[in-house]
Amino acid sequence: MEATAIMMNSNIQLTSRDKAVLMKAPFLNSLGGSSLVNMLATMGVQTLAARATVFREGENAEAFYCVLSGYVRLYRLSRDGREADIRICAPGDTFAECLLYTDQKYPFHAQATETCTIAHFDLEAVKSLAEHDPEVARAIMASLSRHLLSTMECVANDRLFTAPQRVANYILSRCPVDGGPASIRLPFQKSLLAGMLGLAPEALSRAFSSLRKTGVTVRGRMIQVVDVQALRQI
Amino acid sequence: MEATAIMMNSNIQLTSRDKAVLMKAPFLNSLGGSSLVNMLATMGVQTLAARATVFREGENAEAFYCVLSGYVRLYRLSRDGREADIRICAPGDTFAECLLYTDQKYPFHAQATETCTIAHFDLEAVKSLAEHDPEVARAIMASLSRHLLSTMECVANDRLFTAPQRVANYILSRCPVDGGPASIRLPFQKSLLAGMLGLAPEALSRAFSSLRKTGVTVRGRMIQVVDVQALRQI
DNA sequence: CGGATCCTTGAAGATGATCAAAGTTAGTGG
DNA sequence: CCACTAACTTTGATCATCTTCAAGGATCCG
Repeated sequence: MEATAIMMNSNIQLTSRDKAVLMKAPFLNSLGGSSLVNMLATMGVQTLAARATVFREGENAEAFYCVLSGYVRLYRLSRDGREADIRICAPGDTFAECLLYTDQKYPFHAQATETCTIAHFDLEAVKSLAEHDPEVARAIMASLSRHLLSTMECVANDRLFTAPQRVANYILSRCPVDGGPASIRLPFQKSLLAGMLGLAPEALSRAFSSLRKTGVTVRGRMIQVVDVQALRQI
Repeated sequence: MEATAIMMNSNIQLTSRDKAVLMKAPFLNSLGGSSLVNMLATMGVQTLAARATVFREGENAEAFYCVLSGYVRLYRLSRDGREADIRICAPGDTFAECLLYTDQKYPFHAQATETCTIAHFDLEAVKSLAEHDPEVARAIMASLSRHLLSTMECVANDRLFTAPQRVANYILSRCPVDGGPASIRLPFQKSLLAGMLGLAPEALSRAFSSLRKTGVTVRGRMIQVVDVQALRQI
């Protein structure tokens, strides 16, 4: 496919796994033909070491991003140096595309939580693409809608549920089955999950132990659930 | 203007104040010519009594909305009946436009907090408008971006700041001046502000009294600030 | 003027943050 | 492959914050 050719030319470092993630990303997989080719033409790829900064709050926004491998953490700092995570971006997720039509400064920090490969798209270039290509505009609207919905869900979860309930929700959201026993593996460190749920690491740890009586066993990154239905009652 | 003509024909009940709000709404004020005419052609207007429901979580989504007068509350319910506000929509705000490209069910409840006039836009109609009209697509992207940014800000605020700090932030955001004394009037009930900040009404009340020592005086809906700069240090 | 709603205040309890220290895991280099 | 270090996680103890429940005041609107 033409798109693949362009992509490989300008970005030798893309592994085949990264390419697969990129093409399956919700933001791109609805695009085809010239829309896809044009989007990929504005794209660059970069690799980040663990804890590396993607951008800082207040910097001029020049690009939005798509995670190809690893996890990127979006967070804010308070004046006294405390951090609050806003979103954890998994492979396939885009972030900062909300700056296309608004601010010209990044409104939060973005940091690689481990070794990461991320694609960047020039904001100006995509903006003018979107003006002329309804398919691109559609993809952006879909992506923004999805993020808005999940962020509103996050507000509601923070305000309605306690720590054990939020942890249970998270486990359930990653359980492949509807009932009976299940076993999942955390894709990242527990401290990252804690931040994602708006908790201190200690609070996450205590939430896990309070879930033991509901049949949740944690060993390292493995989580075993005796009965998924029972967990839903929390 | 043509647009005004269409609007008035199909919606006799629009007051001139409502019309002004509508045309200044961020979602519409970037539109002109046929884009505006087409948008307004898909629009209807309705008046709601205090506490009336706009839609319920789980209902089929057929329209998104723009508030013309009054305030609309978006909220979620937990299984035990507790409510958590997600957003308070002021005149000029749109809501539920995030359903254009995603779910077909409303993911939260929407309720008029007082007598309200709201405009509704058919989701399907606007969706096909956006496909053909880059100006409409652009307006939708801008609106979604704005809401996503403010919702992320809300998550960060909830996680970083205490009740008095959030109240101080709110006051500062509505202060017309940068320093010295200021006086503002709440546009709605305190219980609504409490929910907006993720607090119980009692917690808001206590936050106000704890701000007294920082020069904040509250009498009914009037808030007086002795020194705006001092409030910023909270 | 009167009833309903809204707001404030008090007291008690739940929840989660913070700090400190011990225990685990994982990664590195010999 | 093992040992060792650094990073991460758990646990305990304490504290701040906010919620809940209850009751008394204030305010608003008919």
